[in-house]
Order: sequence, then structure tokens, then C-alpha cells
Amino acid sequence: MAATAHFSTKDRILGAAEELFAQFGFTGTSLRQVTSRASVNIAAVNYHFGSKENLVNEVFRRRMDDMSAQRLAALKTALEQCPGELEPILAAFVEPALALAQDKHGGGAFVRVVARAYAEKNDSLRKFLSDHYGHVLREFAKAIAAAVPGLSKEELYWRLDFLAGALTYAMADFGLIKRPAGVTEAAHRERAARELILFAAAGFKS
Amino acid sequence: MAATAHFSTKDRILGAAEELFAQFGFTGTSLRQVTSRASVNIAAVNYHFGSKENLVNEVFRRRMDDMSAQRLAALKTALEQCPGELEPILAAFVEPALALAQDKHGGGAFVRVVARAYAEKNDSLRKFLSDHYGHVLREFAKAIAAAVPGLSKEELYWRLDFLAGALTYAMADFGLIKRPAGVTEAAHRERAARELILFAAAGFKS
DNA sequence: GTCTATAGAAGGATAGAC
DNA sequence: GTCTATCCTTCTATAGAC
Repeated sequence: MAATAHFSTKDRILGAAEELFAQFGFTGTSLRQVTSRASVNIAAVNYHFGSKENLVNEVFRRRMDDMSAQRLAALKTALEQCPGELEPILAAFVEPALALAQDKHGGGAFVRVVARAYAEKNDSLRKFLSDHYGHVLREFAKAIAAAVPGLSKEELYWRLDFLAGALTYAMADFGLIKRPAGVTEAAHRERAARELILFAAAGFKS
Repeated sequence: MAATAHFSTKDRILGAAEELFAQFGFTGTSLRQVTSRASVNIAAVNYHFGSKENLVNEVFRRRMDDMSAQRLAALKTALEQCPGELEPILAAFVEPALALAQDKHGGGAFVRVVARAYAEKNDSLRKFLSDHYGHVLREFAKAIAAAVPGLSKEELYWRLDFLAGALTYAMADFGLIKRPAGVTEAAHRERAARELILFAAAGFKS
């Protein structure tokens, strides 16, 4: 917490790992690549993180803690200010993720790391995410259930999965939609959020 | 094409590789795992495929060609038998992917291979996909545009992206929904297809 | 076409000096 | 906390017998 622009060894490792994981995947990235990009010694990873697996988890924790807090805060606001409305709940879920994706301070790569996480079938990571962030999804499930009465629990969870998939895919820029030259990235993301909320709201209500 | 239940060494390698790639990823799978599962010698891979990278390409192409053909055939049938209806078009897009996902004959995990391929920020792979399979997406875009009049081209492509994302995510089994013990895999997949088509149809029509 | 054997490179992880 | 040096494993790929 010092008033310095200096990044610690630990932070440099996390940043380098995030970028490389996004580009090459978890198994496709060696610790040697990570430490080389971070300009630290190969031994530093095991000193600070203990193992490669734990480094993967920490890369996630760094971004997810923040995003989860933002989602829950936005959800609280939505429920207070627009009780019974679905769209504000979906916005509380979607917008923090998209904000992270356009964050110049490194968040962009993280989005692709998330996409990696489900493309690779990393069970230990999956368990880590479920253990640490499952409660966020459950909060949203509760809120959506209240806003869309008559939806069975099963249908609700299916649709939450679809929303998460569409969000991840859109964030990672996988699809057909490329940002036009005349549009700022912020405007593009806002458009994405608007379109996705509209699409998903209709889906949840169907 | 002989009338024999015998699989060649080459086919056994392809089948084993596909299953393992889906489970552990391209980089997470070693050729030793592949040849061990295929009950062939380690040297056979390089004899038949030249390199690991080329094996990856062949695995991918084999399934992708097949799925694309099925999608287009199903689309043709849908347009002939249910002109003007959206749901059959979506089914033609979703079901071949799901059918492949439950195919025990090696296709079982292919969809995760596709998910992985998308997650690669690999431009040459992307170009390959776009060059070889882009026309399939364009056919579906045309059909959906006709079934949902008044949708702008931009909105249409956004929603196609959301559909592809939701499909990929659901296929990768990453989400909340786990197949219950008492439900067969086939029934689970059918449920997924039904839910997704319903969800997406509402989204496209919104 | 399929095997054994192995070359040669790269991986994760650790010991121990500083 | 950070370094050098190294251990041990695993990898892809190939050479050469059959």
C-alpha cells in the first residue's frame, strides 16, 4: 500500500501469468514463460505461490473478488431501487463483467482467461471457483426467481448458465461482432451490455 | 470402407486423441496418453500424422466437417417443413452440436474441443474456422433474419453470438447445471437443447 | 506399418547461498 | 525475498530393427 508506482514481484508474476494464460492456456503456459515476462527469477513463483496450480487460483482471485463485490453491490442497489424488475438485476450481473473487460489496467486479458477456464476442463479450478464465488450466483438466482415468478428452479439454473455463457463469449470477442472502427471501446461494451440484457430478459421471461 | 468392424491405427489414434483433448486440452494431453489409450505405439502418431500439431488439426476438422454438414441439412429440412418458424431453425443449429456431444463413438467430448478452439486467441485458427465454416453461420443468419422480420443486421449478429456462447458454455458442462444421477446423458442433452431453443427464441424475438 | 530404444529439449519443483 | 544451480520427470520426435 505504499505511494509508489512500483509493482511487487508477486504482482508482476500475477500480471504476466494472466496475459500468458489468456494467450496460451494454463497448461500451455510454462512457469518459465511467466517468470521471464515478469522479469523475475524462476524460483520466485514457488516461493510466492507454492505451485503452478495455486498461481492459477490466485490469478482468478485477484479479479474475481473485486468483480463479485461489484456485482453484489449493484444487485443490492437494483433490488432497492427497482423492486420486482428483472432488467436491473441482469444489468447488475452483466455490467461489472463488461467493465472489467474494458479496464485498461489488465482486466482485458482476464476475460479470455475465464473463457479458457471453461474450455479447458480444469477441475481443481472449477472447484475453487464454485467454493469461493458460488454464493454470488445463488444471490442472483434468488433475485431473478423473485422477479420472474412461476419459473422452476431447474429452468432458472439453465437460463443462468445460458446467460453466463453468452456473457463470457461476448466479452472474449469470439464472435461475429467486431467493434467498428468509428466506435469507441466503451461504447461497444455498452452496446453489448444493452443487447445482452435485452436478449436474456426475454429469455428469462419466456 | 470395408465391411469390417476393424478400426485402423489411424482411426484409433484420432478417436483417442479427441477424447483426451476434450478432457485435458491440446497442450494438456501428451502423445503418450493418446497412444496408450489407442493401444498403439508411441511412434505411430508421428508416422501417421507427422506431428502433434497436425494431429490436432485432423481431429478438429473431422468433427467440424461432419457437424457443419448436419447443421446445414437440418436447416434445409426446417426451412422446407416449417417455413417462417424460428424454433426449428434454432434446433437445426443447436441439436447437431448436442448430438455430437452425446455420441459415444468418439464425438463425446468434441464440443469442448470446439470451445477450446474458440478460446485460443489464435488468429490463424480463427481464420481457418472463418474460411471453412463461416458460410454455415451466414446461412443461419439469413434464415433467422427471414423468420424474425424487423431485426437489424447488427442485432441479429449480436444475438447469434449470444446463442453460440450459451451453446458452447452449456456444452462444456461448466455451469451450475449438473446432470442428476437418475437422468441419462441423452435425456440431459435433450433437456439442454429444449431449454436453450426456448431461451434463444424468446431472445431473438424480443 | 509397427515395434524398441533413445536422443534432446523442456517442464515443475527444490536446496541452499546471499 | 531473491538468486544460482540442479534434480527428476515428462515431453516430442526420430533412428533403426523387424
